[in-house]
Amino acid sequence: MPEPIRLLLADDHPVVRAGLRAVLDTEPDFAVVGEAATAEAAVSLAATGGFDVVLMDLQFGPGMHGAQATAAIAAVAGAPRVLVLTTYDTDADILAAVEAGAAGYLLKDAPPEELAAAVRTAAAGQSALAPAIAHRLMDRMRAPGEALTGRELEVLRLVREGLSNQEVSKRLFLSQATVKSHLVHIYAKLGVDSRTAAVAVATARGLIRGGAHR
Amino acid sequence: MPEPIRLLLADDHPVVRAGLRAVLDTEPDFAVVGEAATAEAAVSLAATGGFDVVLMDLQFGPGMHGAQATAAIAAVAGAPRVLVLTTYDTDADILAAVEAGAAGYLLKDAPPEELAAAVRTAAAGQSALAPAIAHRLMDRMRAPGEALTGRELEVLRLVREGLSNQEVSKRLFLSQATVKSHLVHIYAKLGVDSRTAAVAVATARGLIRGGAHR
DNA sequence: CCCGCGATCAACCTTTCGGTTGACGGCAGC
DNA sequence: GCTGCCGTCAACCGAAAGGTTGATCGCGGG
Repeated sequence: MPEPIRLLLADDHPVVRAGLRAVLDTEPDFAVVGEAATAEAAVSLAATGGFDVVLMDLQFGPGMHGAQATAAIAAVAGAPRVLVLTTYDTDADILAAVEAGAAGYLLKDAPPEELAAAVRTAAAGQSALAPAIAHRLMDRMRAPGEALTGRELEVLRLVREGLSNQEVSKRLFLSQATVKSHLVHIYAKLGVDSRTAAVAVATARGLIRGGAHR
Repeated sequence: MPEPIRLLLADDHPVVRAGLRAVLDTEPDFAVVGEAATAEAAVSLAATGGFDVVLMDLQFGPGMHGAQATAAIAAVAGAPRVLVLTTYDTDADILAAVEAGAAGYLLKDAPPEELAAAVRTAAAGQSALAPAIAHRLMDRMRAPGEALTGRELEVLRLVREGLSNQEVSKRLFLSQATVKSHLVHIYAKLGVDSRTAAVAVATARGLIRGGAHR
């Protein structure tokens, strides 16, 4: 093996970094040559060169998000390929990663072989999506009618904050009738029949941003 | 060191198990002698004996929850000590773990030294709480009026999933009157006046776990 | 040009939810 | 043994939310 694939691990959990190193460093054609505990550190390190593939977590503590870091790294010509490796598979996360220029999207519960295969695929310049993720993207393409309009999302976000119909109407300078009208359409598209259920489904699908991170 | 501390790792992520093994097996007085990818497997393995401390994740995929497994293991006399090791520090998770009989509660972003120290503390028969967790429990003690009871959290979690009062009552084998009663108390404690607002506030404060579950 | 659709609003009705009051058994602490 | 607190339930009422029909306006595409 003349030229091993040089890897940078970006994850805020020391245990996960150790696990990735343990799993990947045993592969003869891989070489873990760097670690970053924050998204900012990952961007800085990646800019120095010397990496072929970055394994990027999405959730870091405070500060930069993994998707932002992915975009920052991928923006540079000749930059390493970024492979997003996260715990969750919400639509919002997947979409953000893909738009940021990620070469792949993997879940942390993936078996080691799948992980290694994805790294090789990314290193070869191709896209590597986990089967479950690919399936999710296909679903989105196939069902455009279920997508919420901009106004509906706006209403739903306020509902998520716990506002009543009247409060939403005031906030958006609408009548309550209009708010109810939007909600009825939202319920139909999401297949639910209450505001709380709509928030739950929309959050689960990643249609609206998740809540508080500390 | 005549008798190393024998560890059982219970986590559904292969990467995390590998990471824990890498971090802990290097300690001279530790010996990782078992792994479990599901909560059920952890309970079975623990019952066979031969372990001093179980490192238990809370979130497994489908099937048994880590807290249930913790309770099952801790119920047996002479059973190993269970150290809960999870990503989240919500009140609901902490409460469930402590009530299940966990010897400690750690976060996965803890540095390896802290992790090792907690394992030794647990093996010695003492309680090991991460500083952030201890602080949270102190808060609960100090302001008992504002803290939600176990039953109230249970109701609130179902409300978060979008269930109506009637659905919650069926799920918990209660009357709707009782569900409403719990909700009224929850509203008073959180300072809100609707189920949606309660979910929003509780999520923001970390009383219930946010985000998607698949 | 007209059709569809998003956005807006009104009137009406039914169901659910929120709020109150009151009650009972159990259990821990004083 | 009494006092709280938790958990359970009932009856009642007003308010909010859900559901339906129907209507207007503006805009972009066939």
